[in-house]
Amino acid sequence: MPDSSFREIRDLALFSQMADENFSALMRGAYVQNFPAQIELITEGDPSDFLHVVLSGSVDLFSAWNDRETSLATVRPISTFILAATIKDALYLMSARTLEKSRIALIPSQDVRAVFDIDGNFARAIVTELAQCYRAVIKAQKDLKLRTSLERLANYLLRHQRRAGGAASFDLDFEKRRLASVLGMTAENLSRAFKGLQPYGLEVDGTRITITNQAEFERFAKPNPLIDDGST
Amino acid sequence: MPDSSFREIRDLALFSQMADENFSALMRGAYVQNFPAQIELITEGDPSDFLHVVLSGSVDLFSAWNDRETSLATVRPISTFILAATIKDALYLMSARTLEKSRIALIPSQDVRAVFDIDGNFARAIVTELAQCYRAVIKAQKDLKLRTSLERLANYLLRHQRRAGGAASFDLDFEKRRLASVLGMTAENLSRAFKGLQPYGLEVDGTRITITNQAEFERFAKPNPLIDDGST
DNA sequence: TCCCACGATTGACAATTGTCAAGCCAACAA
DNA sequence: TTGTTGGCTTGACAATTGTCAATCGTGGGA
Repeated sequence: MPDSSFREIRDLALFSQMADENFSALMRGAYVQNFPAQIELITEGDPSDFLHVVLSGSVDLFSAWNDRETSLATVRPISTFILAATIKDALYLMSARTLEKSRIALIPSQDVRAVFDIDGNFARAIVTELAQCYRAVIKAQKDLKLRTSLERLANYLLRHQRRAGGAASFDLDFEKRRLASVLGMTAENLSRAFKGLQPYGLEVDGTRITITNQAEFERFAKPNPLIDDGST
Repeated sequence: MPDSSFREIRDLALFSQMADENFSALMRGAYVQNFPAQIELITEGDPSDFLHVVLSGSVDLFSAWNDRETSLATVRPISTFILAATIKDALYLMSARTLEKSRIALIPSQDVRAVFDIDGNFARAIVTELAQCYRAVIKAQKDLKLRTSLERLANYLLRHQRRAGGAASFDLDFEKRRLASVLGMTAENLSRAFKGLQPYGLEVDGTRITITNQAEFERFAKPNPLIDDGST
């Protein structure tokens, strides 16, 4: 593995506090690979052989059942995914595919578990990471059960606006059909939802979004830190 | 705290491997309290002062937004809740209320965090618990996004049947309006969903459920270990 | 340049789900 | 017993969401 990738991973909160020798042990079995877009990296139901770290590009986590499919999350650099399956030595609950050309580090799960058993700092870092992930899913669950599709879209746009810097105009970061899946609706309905938000101060031109009336838009969306804040 | 409660908590996977002195330190600040039914134990948005352990009775975790409310999980003995908030020293994402008369142990969150920092075994046990919780929510998310309400009910009944021992007849363990909320639908719709399942081999008499045609019922429900298995 | 592919959009329609109001029924207290 | 309460059920209706088919528009390849 090249030194630069090594450095990037080491700087992740998950790995930054662990002992040097343990980090080295982890990296010995690890390797970095470049994947083209639309490659299925893991398949739900498979045993979790590797902890994955997205170094560049982006990865879609999704799941299928009975001919239906839904997108559960998007992983962007630099962060890991399927940590829980790795720790529990359990089957993947989700599949993962690259959304674009991506560079991904693969760390053998058994190494992660072995180091986890002997390095308290690593174990503590994993706790923090898992607690964060857990709370993120709970928020998603509340979003899904407490809001209509129109409200979910409105709050998604507000969250995305903040991530993008807070300006009134910003661009969507992925295609609408996947956004629809993330928000738990069909692409057709998303299209209508965008129109349904126009009376509350929204303009849409392709992937370009403009919130023309921030106050009115927020009055409709009713964003809530206990659902929409990413960090807490 | 009485010795018996002490013992019960010590036997939890979360606490069984930690050092004696650290467990004692945790228990020194802890106390056990009896609550009547329908008492709100914690409120979402409040700081997480205590890690809660349900020793007897049962607790409903729920959340509200914009005059809507939804039930996210039920906690039964012996297990903890709001572990993630405690660890992260963050605000509660959910409220909790007793469903019946319940005995609950309260362990100060700052003690948990302090011991977590010095006891590797405790930290590792927390990881396992959190990973388990995380995967449970992911499964709930898949259930919600991939299935119709009829399918969710059918699979819930199959899961409950297994928990109850596997017999064709069994009783629901809580009231239907709460079941409806857990399944993400209204009480009225749940009522219709029960009727809608009759053609697939279901009989309902009050809280008494009988699956008269197991094979046909499962053919409709299409249970999947990656959504419906509790342990993995 | 033209053509094709693909995602986005739209309309028409169906299915699902929620809302409201009324009625039913069992548990419980006076 | 009677009356009351609260949860459950039912019907009628409305709103939301999904499905299918057709169309639009853009960008890439021949």
